[in-house]
Amino acid sequence: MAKAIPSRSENYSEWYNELIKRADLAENSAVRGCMVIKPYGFAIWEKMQRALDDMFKETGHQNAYFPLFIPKSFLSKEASHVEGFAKECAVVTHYRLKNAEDGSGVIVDPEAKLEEELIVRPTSETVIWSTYKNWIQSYRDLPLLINQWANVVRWEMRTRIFLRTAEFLWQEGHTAHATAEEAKFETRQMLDIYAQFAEEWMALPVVKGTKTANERFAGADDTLCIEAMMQDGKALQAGTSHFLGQNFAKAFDVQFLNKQNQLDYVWGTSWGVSTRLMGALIMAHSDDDGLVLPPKLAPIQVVIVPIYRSEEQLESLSAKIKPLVQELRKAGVSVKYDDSDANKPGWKFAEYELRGVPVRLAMGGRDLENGTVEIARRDLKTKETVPFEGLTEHIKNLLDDIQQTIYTKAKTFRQANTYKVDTFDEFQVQLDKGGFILAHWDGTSETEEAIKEATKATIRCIPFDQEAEEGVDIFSGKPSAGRVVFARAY
RNA sequence: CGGGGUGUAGCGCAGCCUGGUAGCGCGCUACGUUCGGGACGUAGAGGUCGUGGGUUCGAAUCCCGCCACCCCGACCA
Repeated sequence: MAKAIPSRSENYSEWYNELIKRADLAENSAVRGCMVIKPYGFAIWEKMQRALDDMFKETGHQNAYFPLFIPKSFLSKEASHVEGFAKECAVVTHYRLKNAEDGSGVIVDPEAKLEEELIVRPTSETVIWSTYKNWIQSYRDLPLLINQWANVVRWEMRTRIFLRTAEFLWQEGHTAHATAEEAKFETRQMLDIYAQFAEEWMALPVVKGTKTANERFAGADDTLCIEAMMQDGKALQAGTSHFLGQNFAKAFDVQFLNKQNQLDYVWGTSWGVSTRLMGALIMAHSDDDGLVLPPKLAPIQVVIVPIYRSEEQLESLSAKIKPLVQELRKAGVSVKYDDSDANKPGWKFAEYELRGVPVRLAMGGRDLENGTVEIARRDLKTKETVPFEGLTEHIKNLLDDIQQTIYTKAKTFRQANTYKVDTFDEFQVQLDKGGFILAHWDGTSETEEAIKEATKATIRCIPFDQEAEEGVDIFSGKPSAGRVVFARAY
């Protein structure tokens, strides 16, 4: 018999790791720092992909695919970009193996050294902008709105499943525009889409804002982000959208003739979310009994468990349940009817709770007589017995309610763990309790660095909804025009 | 890259100190009884003990090298 997973209060990160394993989402692979995403976990990712992809398409973007490998020279064309990524790149140096002469196995053939090393993409700005140079000549070629679903590699020192793996899956949008205004609009539009996705699909409230210069993407003029709060009070950057200015256009010489017949550099954006969102989803909602999934992303929204003593009883239950399954599917609800006799009902209950299935129906002899069914919701762990008639409508409403309830719960939690703080002492005390801290900052990188050094807290963002408020920096005592969001982060 | 730890059945572990025919729980297979919150019985299957060398009559156990992974730091989405 499987035991309970470690509790969140006991050991949050062990709870997280164990939950991923037990809910069958993913596991560590034979390759250092790289995960295997298992079918159940991948099904969630596919739902995320679908929703996001639809949103990208609705806003005029098209998908394309660019190479996994990037010539080393490309990476160095944008100075701050190479500086940001150089320390974590996987490099391909050879193209052939051969049998070792001593028979000990295969070795890299020293004869097969590449003229120019290839970098496994940590992100694709460089290879994409080198391509855009050929695609863009006139303002009529703009805007160019491209997205790519891909894997990337960043050779991280320490990895954690979904949150930080050496290889991860993501989408990266790369757009080119005729004017700065247009590019800035795009940057903001895509951030808003991420926020909408997080809130409506993941039931995850996010703070939208701007990164400070320190936290900005390597090669961007401006980085916008959404920040979410996990149940341990730490912040998690859930998505970023960058205004690239003309940096990459200049680095890769991407120019166009504008309407005034003048040659100008193209304005760019890039934006991405990754399988890290899986980590956010898990940490934001789940509890000590297992995963809690928002219905909109749950691979199985409703599971039906028959309770029977004999084959005949199972048959009469199935006779009622199978049409219900069809009806629910027709209504767009994903249903699993678990009539396998491999496990007892109690085992199934626990298993589907672990996997975060939002709604569970149980039907046995009693229900057969009464024309009822037991319906349980995962988020609140409540059960009720309802009439079998009109179930589809009831379930659809219930799924909507669960989606909303999970969101509200997360939002209430965030509000309860967000504090305004005005002194550095108070700041340090509050920080150890976890949560977001709204505090004044003098706007300098030096102060930000000093606070990070002293407390490990970073400025998550300068929120868009920042109120104008005169104050003094909690650390330096210098004047400040508004509060920013500080937190310890993943 | 620094500090700590672990490699024994699919998974989780014991055995190692004190060398002598490799064990437990879960899972798996078959059959039967069970089935409204993680069932039980009976019978089975499954391991070159991470790897290379050394000591020894004999090594999972002692010695040396190597490799891998995990945790804690520095780095990061």
